Amino acid sequence: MAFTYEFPRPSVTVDSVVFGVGQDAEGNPDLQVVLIERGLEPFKGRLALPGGFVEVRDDGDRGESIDDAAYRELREEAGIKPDYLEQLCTIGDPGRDPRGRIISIAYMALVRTVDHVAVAGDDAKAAAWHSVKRVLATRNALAFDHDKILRLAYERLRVKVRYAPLGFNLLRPPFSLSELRVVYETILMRKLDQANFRRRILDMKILVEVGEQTGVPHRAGMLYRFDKRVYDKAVRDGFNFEIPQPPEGRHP
Amino acid sequence: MAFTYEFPRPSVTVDSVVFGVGQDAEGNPDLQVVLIERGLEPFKGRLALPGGFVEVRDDGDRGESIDDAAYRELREEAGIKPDYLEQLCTIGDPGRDPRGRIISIAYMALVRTVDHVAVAGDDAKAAAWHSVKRVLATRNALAFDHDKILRLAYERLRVKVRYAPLGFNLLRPPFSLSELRVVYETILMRKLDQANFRRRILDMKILVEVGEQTGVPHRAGMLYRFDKRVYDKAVRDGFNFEIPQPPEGRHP
DNA sequence: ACAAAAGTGTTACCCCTACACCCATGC
DNA sequence: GCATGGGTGTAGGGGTAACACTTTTGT
Repeated sequence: MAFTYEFPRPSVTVDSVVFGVGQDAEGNPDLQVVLIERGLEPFKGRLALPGGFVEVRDDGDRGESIDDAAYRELREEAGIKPDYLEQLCTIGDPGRDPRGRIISIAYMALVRTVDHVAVAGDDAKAAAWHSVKRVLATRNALAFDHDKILRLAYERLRVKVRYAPLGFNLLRPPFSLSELRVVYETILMRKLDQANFRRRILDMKILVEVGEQTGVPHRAGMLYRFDKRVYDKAVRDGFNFEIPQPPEGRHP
Repeated sequence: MAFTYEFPRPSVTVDSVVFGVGQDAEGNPDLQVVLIERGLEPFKGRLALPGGFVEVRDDGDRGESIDDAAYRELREEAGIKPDYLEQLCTIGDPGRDPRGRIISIAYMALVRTVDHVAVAGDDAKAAAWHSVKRVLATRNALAFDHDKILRLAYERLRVKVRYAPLGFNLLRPPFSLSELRVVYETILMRKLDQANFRRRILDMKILVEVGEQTGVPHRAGMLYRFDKRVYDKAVRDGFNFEIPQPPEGRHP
């Protein structure tokens, strides 16, 4: 089977940066990303973002949407169903892939690591969680221009988590405010004042109480879940989600 | 000449939303967008965003980058060299284009209308400025899914102009603070307090004085230009550009 | 003189950071 | 009792929205 066109055409792929908050070797919370080990050339054996070619058909049914392609590849390559998926950017420099002209649409996805402790592809590709900090600290850790994409995704996450309710896609409800705060501290890589974080989140009135902690070696705290309905209504009424910028350069 | 592949491939296009601040029929400042009248089917005669196919080659030189394609199409279709170009999103639903599977990469561009009073394509396509408000108020004003893209672009502009120095790409230096304020008022579609806007912008220290107004029927004001060097340095030092959100729902 | 925009000053208020402090629970 | 995190209170300070006011120029 072959497909012939009047003008040359590029291949189009999707690649996804899947973030989760897990734990590092010492048990500290750690921002992590799902990477696969490439089974084929080019970059065979190297780490890369999960992804693959967008399915195109030339008949009446013309194939899947780009979002669907991202979902499908995540399922096939890493067994992941993301809770949140957002388009990041499209990269298409000639020469970014040795196989030819390949345009890649990058996505950022968020998952609850607890739901995806084991991630694994079905075609002999090993998929696993890796520390974002570690990967970003390594020069050319990833195949193709995936380092660049990861860097961009992390930057986007770090900025956007402050003004959009992304954090809730990283923990399983019900959660305590401390668990939520730890997610934010992990992403923002700085400490947040417990009392003020608490007030700020609760004042938004976008969480609903769903019970109390039990068996904890301290006063039991309230457990919550994020209510998207309430959030959307609040947004329509002019509400703006916001976690403030750190005061940073202070000399007390 | 024909090009044959093992698997079917999509066509890839770029489409650009070019914004400018011009004047409406009554001489009031008006946010405008460049649209072309399509000369070919499908949607012949309808208004559409300027754009076209990304050039791909199969030989050693594999063609242009996506950004380059956006620049080239703007030049060819509307004679425009944008001062600012930013990738918006990529749309690729099967069925969005009756000609087949076409994936489109959308861009947002900003220009100084005074530099592009006459916009015109070279291949018999009429390119012209249109009121964004008017176009958005019309159902299916544009071909394909370009209404959706325009809406997305305007939303992005409205949000981003508050936290990034985009406004300066819409007026020719030197400009007065009033001219700058009018640009912001036009995009945000609300009045800004003159005194506070002035202080806020000047406190940023990202403008440099380049003379004074002359021949104006009121006290001459200072003229400025935006200094990207100074801005970049300020950003590195932790500075954040920001035009505040309107207090909106107040009952004084 | 008048209009119109430039530019400066001021105040009252809101917010919110930083910190202190009490509460409840398991060990 | 003690450690740990949950949860509440508050004083002080910074920022700024709103508005008044003065200045300068052309007609």
